[in-house]
Amino acid sequence: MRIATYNVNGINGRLPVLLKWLELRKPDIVCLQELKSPDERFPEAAIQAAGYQAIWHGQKSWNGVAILARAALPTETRRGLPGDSDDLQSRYLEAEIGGLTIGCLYAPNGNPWPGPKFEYKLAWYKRFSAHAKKLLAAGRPTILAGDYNVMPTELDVYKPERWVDDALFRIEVREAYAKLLKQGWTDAIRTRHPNARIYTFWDYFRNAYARNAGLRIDHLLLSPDVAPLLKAAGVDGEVRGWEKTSDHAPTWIELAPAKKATSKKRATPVKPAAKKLAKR
DNA sequence: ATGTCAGGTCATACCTGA
Repeated sequence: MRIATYNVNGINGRLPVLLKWLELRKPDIVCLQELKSPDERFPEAAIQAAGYQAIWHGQKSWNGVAILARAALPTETRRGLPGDSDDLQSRYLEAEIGGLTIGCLYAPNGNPWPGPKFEYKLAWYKRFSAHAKKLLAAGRPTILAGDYNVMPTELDVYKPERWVDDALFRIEVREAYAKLLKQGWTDAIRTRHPNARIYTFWDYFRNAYARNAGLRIDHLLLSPDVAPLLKAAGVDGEVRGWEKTSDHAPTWIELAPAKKATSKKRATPVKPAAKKLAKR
């Protein structure tokens, strides 16, 4: 099972690129960010024709998130983060799909630092973390996928010293992300590739993609019961080189099918007993 | 500091956000 996150940077402007990638990789579940489209202009027919059912939370001009699933309708469980009824920005959508809880997020950019946009980013991360903690407490297999707008460590930036005062790399935001992971989430890409320089975003400026001057800011976080199912993780970097493409590349994980809870319960007490017998 | 996109408008030239 393949699950991907992709900041499309305008779903209508990038629709040919999105459809080409869906056809090429056929992911089972896709989280999209930066739709830049109001709800009524979401290209539902084209997405359906590509074999996906979708739910979306749009907004005029900016932001916007969607969840796509192949041959299954995502059951919406949440629209928007709790904790601030005045927040009108479309940055979070959550659904149940085949026993998995999928949270699709688009964290605020937060630039320029310092300023009100940066403060909004920190406040958003607090609300997001509080919600993530509740999801862990609920004990269901969960994946939080999206554009986190943070490079977690220096390994995730082509030139860290240039980014220290940028809202994507400010220590406050890196700490917020680290604190989130400490709840018990697994950063799928970094876990599968502990030492590799892997980027998910390349600026449109300064020929960044050709120079591989990139950032790793799109992440898939796995709850403790999903993490053992992780088989592979990667970035479809070549998509960033296509015509009229987003500045992000699709980022994905491959999961093994979940084992039934009943067989797991039966297996655990048997194994240690068998080992003890073998020792004696 | 520079630079490139997309969306939107007191629109065909500029503004914002990223």
